[in-house]
Amino acid sequence: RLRKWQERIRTKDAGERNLQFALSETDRMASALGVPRSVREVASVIYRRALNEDLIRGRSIEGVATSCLYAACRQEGIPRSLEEVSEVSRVEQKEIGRTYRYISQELGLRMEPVDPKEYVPRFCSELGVSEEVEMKAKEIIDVTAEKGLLSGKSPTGFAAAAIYAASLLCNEKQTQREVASVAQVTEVTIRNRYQEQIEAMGIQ
Amino acid sequence: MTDPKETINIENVVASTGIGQELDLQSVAMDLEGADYDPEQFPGLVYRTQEPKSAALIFRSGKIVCTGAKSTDDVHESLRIVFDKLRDLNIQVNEDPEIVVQNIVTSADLGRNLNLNAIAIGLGLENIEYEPEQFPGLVYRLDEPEVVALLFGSGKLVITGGKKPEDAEHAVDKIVSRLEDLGLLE
DNA sequence: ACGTTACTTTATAAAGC
DNA sequence: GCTTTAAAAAGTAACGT
Repeated sequence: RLRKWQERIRTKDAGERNLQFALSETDRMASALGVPRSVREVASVIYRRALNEDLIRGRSIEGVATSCLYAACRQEGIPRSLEEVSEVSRVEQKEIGRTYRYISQELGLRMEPVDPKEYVPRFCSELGVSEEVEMKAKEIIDVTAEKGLLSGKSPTGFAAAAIYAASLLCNEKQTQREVASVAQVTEVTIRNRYQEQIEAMGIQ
Repeated sequence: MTDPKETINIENVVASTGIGQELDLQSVAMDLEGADYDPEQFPGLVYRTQEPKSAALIFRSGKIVCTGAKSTDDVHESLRIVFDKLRDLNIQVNEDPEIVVQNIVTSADLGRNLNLNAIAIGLGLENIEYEPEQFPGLVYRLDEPEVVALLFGSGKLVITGGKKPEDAEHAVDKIVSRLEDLGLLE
């Protein structure tokens, strides 16, 4: 009887410690990513739900915590790419993506695809371009996505190309290299998306 | 225009069988030309047939997996070659080992570009997986037939998980009518 | 700026770790 | 869970030239 009781306490303590670890890791990663406190709270709510639904068994605590943070950023409309999230996590990108898809499915998060426009403000401020470029980039995304160009394309690459195109149109040219660097995509991707976008916009 | 069903093409057939006899893979690897066997890496011996093109994974238990064939007939032809090769090594092989098709991978073309964002919402976010940051295809799981479809922006798709060629046809029919109902085709 | 190669996703069996 | 095998889809990346 006493043994059972001790075991229960030991398990409870271990569970508490694990939860504390997960939440402190979430906090550390969120700070490193520079996301507001509200996102950390959303992430911790998702993590507790995953814990209650027993979705962590067989997975690393940090992998689940990282995936919850990735999902929370998206839900709050300030997405971080898997690559960006993996840079502040000790879990590899592929595992984060896998775990995120599992958690999203099992919890029925009904995650919508990331809107490339949500990357524009952050990328533009990192580049230090004007609000005019930012607005133009968003317009390019709306128009070209409406014409079906977004299907299957990565949101960061699509946003990067639109920002590059907007910087040219607004006479505030950023090099493909600079934009590629902040969006963490290759110049080849920017070139390919850019060509499709300006063609669809009917520019030059 | 073109009936999507007519664009269906079988790309790969996976099947399993067995010769009803245990094997010493080490000696089979020595005697069978072109055999790849690295038990440290994988317990099966890999043997490739040229015509029809396929790869057979041969196990110590005598069970065999054949993959890479373009039709169920090719699977039978490939395995007939494998059986004869084993017989050449004086290994007893059952008369007509039962061959079970485990998976058929098919490609098809809906002939129109698809707005995957709209389709994701239309089919229901809880019924699909669409993560273009990770993969350009939208993953759609059907209950009947029990297959998985990958839909692409080009309108092309992949159907996998089926055990009969008809599974892919039924799947394409269901996908087409579902997308038409949603007004998301054309 | 090309071209090539290779990785991402799906399903599936096999034996063993 | 992983390992291996095959094949398609389309996007992205990392090589070399």
